[in-house]
Formats: sequence, C-alpha cells, structure tokens
Amino acid sequence: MGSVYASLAPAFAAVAGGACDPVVRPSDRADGQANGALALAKKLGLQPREVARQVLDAAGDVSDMLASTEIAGPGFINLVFSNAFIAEQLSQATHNPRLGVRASSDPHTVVVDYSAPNVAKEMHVGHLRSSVIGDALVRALMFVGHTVVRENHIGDWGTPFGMLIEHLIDMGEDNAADELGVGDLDGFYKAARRKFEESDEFKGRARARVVMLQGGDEDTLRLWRTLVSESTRYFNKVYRQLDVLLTDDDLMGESAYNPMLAPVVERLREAKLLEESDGAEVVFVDGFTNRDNDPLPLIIRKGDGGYNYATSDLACVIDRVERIGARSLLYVVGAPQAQHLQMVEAVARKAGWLPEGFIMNHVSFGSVLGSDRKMLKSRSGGETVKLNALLDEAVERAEVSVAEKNPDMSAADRTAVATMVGIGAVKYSDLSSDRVKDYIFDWERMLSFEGNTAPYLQYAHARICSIFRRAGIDRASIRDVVPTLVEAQERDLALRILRFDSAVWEMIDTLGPHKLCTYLFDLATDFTSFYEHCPVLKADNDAMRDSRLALCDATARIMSEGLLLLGIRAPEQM
RNA sequence: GCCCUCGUAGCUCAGUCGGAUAGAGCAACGGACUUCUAAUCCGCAGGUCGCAGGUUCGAUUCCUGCCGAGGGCGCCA
Repeated sequence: MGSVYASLAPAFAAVAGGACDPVVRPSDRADGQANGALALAKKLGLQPREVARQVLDAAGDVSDMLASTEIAGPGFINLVFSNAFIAEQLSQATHNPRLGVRASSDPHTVVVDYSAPNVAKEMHVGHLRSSVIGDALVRALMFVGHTVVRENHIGDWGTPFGMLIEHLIDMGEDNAADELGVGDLDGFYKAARRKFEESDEFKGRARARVVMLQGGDEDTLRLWRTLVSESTRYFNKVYRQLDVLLTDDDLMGESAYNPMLAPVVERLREAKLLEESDGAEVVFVDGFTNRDNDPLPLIIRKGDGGYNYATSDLACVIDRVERIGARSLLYVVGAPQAQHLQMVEAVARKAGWLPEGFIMNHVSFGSVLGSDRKMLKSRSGGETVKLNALLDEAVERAEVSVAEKNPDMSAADRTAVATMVGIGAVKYSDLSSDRVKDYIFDWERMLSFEGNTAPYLQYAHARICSIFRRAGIDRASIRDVVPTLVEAQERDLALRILRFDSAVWEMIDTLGPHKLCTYLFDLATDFTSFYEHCPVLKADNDAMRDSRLALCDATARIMSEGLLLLGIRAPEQM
C-alpha cells in the first residue's frame, strides 16, 4: 500500500543519505515486508540487520499505521498493519468512486486495435482471444481515466474480394445475401476459393473484378458493400453474444485507409527511406534479416504497383497519431505478427511519425488448444470451431448446470443467469492465464464452480446478494459502517479488498488481464472462507452484523466491478 | 541457418522489477451439511522450478550454452 511506502521511504532515505527504495512487497509471514535493508547494507558496508534496525529507529513512531514491526532472517522488515489503519483505509476505499483504484496520473488517448475479423470469413477462436483481451484492456484503461478509441480493423479489402464478388454474382445477390445472412460465411468463402482454384475462367473474372473494385466502379462497390454489411451484421451478432463493447462505430477496416496509401509512399520517398528492390518499393530496417542473412525490407509497394498490409498499417499509424491524437497504441494481435509489427514500428519511428515518448505495444497472445494440445477443432471433427456455435454451447451447458443446481429458478431467470455464467466462463478462461502462452480450452474446467473460474467468482457475488436479499437490507445503507476486524478471516478479507487498486494497476501496467483474474479469485477465496467462519445475519450482536455486512458489500462491489472490467457480468442469484 | 515466445506438482495454471520454507485449483485421501445458496469450507499429500554453467551474500527469477515445444523469416493479410 502506498501510504506504507510513503512512511518508510524517508526512514530509508535518512539511513542511506539519499533516496532509497524501501522495496515494500507482499509477504506470507506478515501483512507486508520491506526488503530494502539488504541492498542498502551492501552499499553502506554494514550488516543488513543493523541497517534494518537503523531504518526502524529513523521511522520513529508508526503505531498509527503499524501494529508491529520485526526484523527477520537476513534483514527483512516484517510489517503488521494495525486494525484501525486497515479499517480506515477500507472506509476510504468504499467511499471512493473507483473503490480505491487510483486514477491515471497521466490520462491520454489510447487506441486499442482488436478483434479484426475478415469480411466473408468465419470468426474463429483467434478472434475470440483478440476480442476478449482487447475489450478487457479497453474497459480497464477507461476506468482509470484514459480516453480510449476502439478500432476494429476488419479485413474488408484486397485481392480476395475479386473472387468473392464474382461468386456473389454467380449465386445471385439475393441467394448470396441469404446464405451470408444466416452466418454461413465459411461456406461462401470456401466455394469462392474452390472456383478460383479450379476454373481459369473464374480466376480471370476475379482478377478483372479486383481492378474494377480498386478503380471505384460503382456497381462493383455496391456488391462489395453487400458483402461487408452482411458480414458485419454477423460480427455484431457475435459481439452482442460475447458482450464486448465493439459496435459499427468502431469499424475501421482496411478499405478506410485506401486514400491514405499513396501519401504514405510519398512521405517515405520524401524522407529518403524508400528504395527499389526486385521491382518493389521497400524500406530496409536495421536488425531484420531474411533466410540468407540479407537485410529484410518492409514492402511498401509491390512489383505490380499494388499496396499491401504494411502500407495500410503505416497509414493506420499516421491516422491514429495525426487525426486521433493518440499517445499510445495497442495492437491486440496474435504472436505470429510480432516481427511485422516491429518492422512497422521501426519504419514509423525512422520516418519521424511517432512523437517522442509515443508507445506502440503489441499485445501478443498464444493459441487456443484442444485437450489434445493441438489447435482447437470442433466436436464434429476437422473443422475450425465457429465462434457463435461455441458461445451457444457455452450457454447451453451453463443452463443445464443452473437447472441442476437451482431447480426452483424460473425459466426466464435461468436463461439470463446461464447466459452470464456461460459467456463469463468462456471469457474468463481466456483471460485468466498469461496471454502470451497457449491455453487449453476445456468445457468441464471453465464451467466448474471450483477453482479459478468465472462461476466460482460469480457464485461468491451471488451469495452476498442473497444475504442482503434475505435480510431485506439495502446495500447502500451499510456503507458508512466502519468494520471492526476481529476474526482472522475478517482481517484477511479486508486486506484483500484494499489490494484492488494494485491488482487493476498491475493489469494495466503489464497489459495482462490475468493479473486481475488472479486477484478476484483470491478475493473470492478469502470471502468464502470468511463466509464459512463468520456468520453475518446470525452474528452475536448488531454491531458485528453491520460490520460484516459492510465487508460483504465492499466485497460484492469489487467483485462485480472487477468482473465488469474483464467484460463479465455478475448475476445477483445463481 | 537466423530471430522471437514458451518449458514450474500426475493434470490445468499462478508466482519471478533477485529475497526467507516455490503457491492455487483439479484429481487422490480424511473430515464438516435440520445452510446466511455445501455450486462451499477445513485438513492431508504431492516439486532436483527442462539441463549445464556464470554473475551474486542470495537465482525458479538476470546472463551464456544446450535440449524440447510452438511461431516467424520479400511482394497473402
């Protein structure tokens, strides 16, 4: 906690004769520990325990904050907070609009680029990861006060559209729209692809159609718009089902950057970065080599005069910096894109398009694997899993489970709860492990009510709501009560509540939603332990009951808010 | 061939800005239900932190090499 750091830092500075980090860390032997004495001892050439003693002397009377301090082991300072201090901090947190989470000291505009499905192509689990991780980061960044601009960089331009449009014409526009309308994007795409590969005549038409599209032929554009709008209708369906924030307002497809591509080339030429290589116009970037150890370029303009994704990604960067005024940029994109994004950033920096201090971050993530540790396939075998089918299955499975556990619930409530639990489970299983690693998709585990899962966290929240419901007590009415901490479980829960701030900030600093997940799991664990040991409504007296109700309310608010930052809803009953 | 990421308990995962005895959950075993929702809790057991060196008072954490898994390496996006 910040205030402990603030009170120890001067003592360390006094002993060190200059600024010195107390190195305050959580501890399993006390409420916290300060490890700064070990490093300082080396600098001063003294015994670490002696330095720790001097620091404690210099700190003077800290009894308003710390109940006890102890020098342990080689020179750690163990810190035990006073109950009065914890209670006071708790009271501050519960009256704070962000439940004790500090606002950003440097709010600015952040662009988050995420989801990015392709038009006329099925969304798959890779898009699930990008959508879910990106959305959680968006929510957390907004929560601490940043201005967040969501951008969904859909693949709505390029050579595949020649074949897609020709296939649309072959099918008849109405038939095609129907097929796409029911969400069979894969069938449409594959049929087009097959014709492209099997028929030279079709291939020729497709190529001619690309030229017409790029040339702005009105009829071709109309057909293209049909493809895009039918696809985005499907994407929106998935987004609503997934409960992410993305809407049509966030669409910023590749086609949107079309007019900016020629200027990108011109600006690179003016900056004297553009070179001709094998008929293409390229920029060479230091530090990147190809298989033969020759310098590897970023291709800006292909030999045939066309642009490619590097060009539009550079246009993106310019647009986000110059039009949107972003000061940092997050790309929530799979790990295979790492090198490409590094090269784009390197070129943008070399060209001087990124202001001093501008941050461009690749929020990389691993693959979703099946229980066989291979890329996830559907039940029926072979095929890639379709996202909407997967989400439907999640809700179905949750509904079975809710019906079994709570048979008295009405059908309408059951469906509503199953939706929150099923979708929450899928999202949470994606968010709760370190995003850079692959993770194994396992229905049983993610829908289990035990362990680090969404249902376990949601259940803890629902139990609290149930207490207030049963007692007929308004949650807000209890918020001025300052809890009295007697039992170990009460104290542990209170301390956990105070760590919400650092959990949220850890998530933001590392762009790692799993940090917040781990915290919420710990909060739920501490709460259920408290729940088992400390009767609330049956407490010995009214003061104890109110104190415990206040702890319950604070826990529920943080659970609900924390889950919401992850894009997950917390039902009031389950 | 070069570059990037990952390797922690039987399984799934945390932890690592260098700190004390490496933590959870599942599974296994032993307990606790006339419940504030047992969808839970309490206990027990389980590990040469891939291997080998190096730096350090101290390394799972930093560095180097190796092994294993995945990914990337010029005109698809």
